[in-house]
Amino acid sequence: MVGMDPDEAVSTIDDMVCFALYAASRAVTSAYRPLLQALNLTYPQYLVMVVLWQRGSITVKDLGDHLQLDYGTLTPLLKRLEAAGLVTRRRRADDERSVEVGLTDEGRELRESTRHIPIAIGDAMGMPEAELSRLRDSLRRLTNNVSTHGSGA
Amino acid sequence: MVGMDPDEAVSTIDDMVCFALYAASRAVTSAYRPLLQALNLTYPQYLVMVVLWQRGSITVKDLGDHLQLDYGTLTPLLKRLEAAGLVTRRRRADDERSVEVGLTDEGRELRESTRHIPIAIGDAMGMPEAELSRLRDSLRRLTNNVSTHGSGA
DNA sequence: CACGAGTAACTTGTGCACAAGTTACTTTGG
DNA sequence: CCAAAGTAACTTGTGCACAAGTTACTCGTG
Repeated sequence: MVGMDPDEAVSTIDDMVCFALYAASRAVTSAYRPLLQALNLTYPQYLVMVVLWQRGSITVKDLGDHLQLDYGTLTPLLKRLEAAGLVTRRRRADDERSVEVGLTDEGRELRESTRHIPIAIGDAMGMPEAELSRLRDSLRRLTNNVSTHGSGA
Repeated sequence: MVGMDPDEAVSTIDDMVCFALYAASRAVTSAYRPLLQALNLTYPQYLVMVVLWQRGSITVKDLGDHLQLDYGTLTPLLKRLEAAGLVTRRRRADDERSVEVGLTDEGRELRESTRHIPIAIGDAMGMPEAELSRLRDSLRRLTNNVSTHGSGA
């Protein structure tokens, strides 16, 4: 390892962890796409719905903290979900700065149509539960490390 | 595990491998951003440059196969790199359908300014070499599984 | 109360990603 | 040779991501 040919120090693109991550993320999103398209959802929209199905309602700020997405991404995305009749958006009475996002009946009902998705995806991933668990832990640690090290977000 | 509360079957967003992947990918890209910004490159542009530094020149098609990106992404990206004076684009003489992407002198020289980046990123990731290697292997297998299973791409 | 700091949300602009449709060139089979 | 199939690249349109700037509201301090 030490003293490699300088031309190989960076190795090929296929040896870069960052590329493996970038490619895997897009590949998994692609696997979701046909399943979600049937429900007229994109992958980020699905993530928002998952949070809402769990929590019932949440401010845009808290949603951004959970998904690590900013307002520039969430505001238009939530407007599209609202236009699709799945969520509601209204200012909180006790703090007019905050917008509370909630589910419509249609949004709540949509959950039933997604029950098969985690199974289908887990199947497509084709990896034992233990390895997926290890992978998830590594990814979480990686995310924590680079985001605290980086710009101190 | 078996027989969980149905409300918890999907678990929270934080338990989803796909979300860990999505968040990690964006976090790592964010770690690259300040380093690449100094060179006026985005992360996908940097990946293209890495391939070119390795191979010298390559057709858009082959570049797309390596990075798993389509023309809709690459064509405008390559035009921006060309406008920045880093790459050249010209039709191949032996097959006028193909466009060969090559490096300008400036593009070749830029490589020296990126030597510190892999070290800085490896540092920020803060994980032992062995774990990164295991992670990369899992990610590659995952990518292969979901892309062959999925739509048979 | 007033005012300055802080905060939540929105807007604008740039650059990916990707689907779907188009154009130009090459190859194959009659 | 020529038509049909195939291929490489481009274009258009939609939806993220994210930086930077703006607006509106809240809170703390004097």
